[in-house]
Amino acid sequence: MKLSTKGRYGTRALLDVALHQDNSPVQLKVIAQRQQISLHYLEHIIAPLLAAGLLRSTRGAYGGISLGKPPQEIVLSEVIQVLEGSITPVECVDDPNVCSRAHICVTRDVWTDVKKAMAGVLESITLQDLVERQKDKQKLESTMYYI
Amino acid sequence: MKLSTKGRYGTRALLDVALHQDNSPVQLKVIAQRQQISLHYLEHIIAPLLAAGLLRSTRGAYGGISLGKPPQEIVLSEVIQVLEGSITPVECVDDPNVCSRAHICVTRDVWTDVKKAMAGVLESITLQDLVERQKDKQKLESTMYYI
DNA sequence: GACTATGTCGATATATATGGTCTACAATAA
DNA sequence: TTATTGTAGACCATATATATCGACATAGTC
Repeated sequence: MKLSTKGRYGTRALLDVALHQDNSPVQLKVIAQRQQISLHYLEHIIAPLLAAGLLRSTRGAYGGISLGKPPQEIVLSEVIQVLEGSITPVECVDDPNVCSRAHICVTRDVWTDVKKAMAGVLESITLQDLVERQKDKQKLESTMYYI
Repeated sequence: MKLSTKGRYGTRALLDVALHQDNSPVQLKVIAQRQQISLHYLEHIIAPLLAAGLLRSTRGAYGGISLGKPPQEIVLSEVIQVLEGSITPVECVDDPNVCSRAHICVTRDVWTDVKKAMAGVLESITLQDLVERQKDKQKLESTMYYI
């Protein structure tokens, strides 16, 4: 039940872009440095986010990537969906046909509830929420140093 | 974010035992057949459940396995914990020391919420609940055939 | 138009996890 | 003592995760 690095790095990359884009795109190289992710690996993680329209890219000098839509409209459930595939813990929850006993299986009902619980959390959080939380945390952090 | 066959098969095996033990243990071979799991593979899945005390084994002729405690006391969160390890989607949720930025990381807060949501579901369901649900389903199923 | 900065894409490599088989062995009931 | 059952652990094939590298496409700048 682990999230792979794709989901983790990808979410962090999106948040990085959201925090640092001021009318100009953010370079992959810079994100990689700031988030301590290998540049080449980051490219592979960015690709599906571009394809899904969550990010936009600009090639050439002074290029980079920027958000594909406003951070209020980027919901975490979609991010995870794009990077990890369906959030379901077990295939049969999405498609009963993969198992002949699906219609009478009570463990399937449990996995369905688990999926709903996870989806509920991820659907309730947008990138904008993360941006605000991050700013709050950094403010608190800098205050702490003065104590 | 997928559950491996260990978690799935193990849960089904436990339910199978709960449904079929009547004062006598259930043979691994029989569970394997009924649940369509390879016997040898099932042995590997049973082992940690025995070690955790969720199952008890009896060797020799007419041996088999039986529940290690009453089904009302077997909570699914423990089953999954034993079979899959911690339910956390990301290591840093359980142990902040694995990442130096854990204290200021907002994505970590998200994964923490996700873990809580999953745990909430799994902690609320016991093996006894599954037994009852299964019996209800089968009753409904047999009724359906008469319509 | 040449040059440079930057993202894109595909091939490849390595490590780890998954899912499973097989054999030898230990315990116990009949 | 023998047949029956679970136990333990070595072994293996495949898939997936986690990268790395190099060649290429595109877009600014001079």
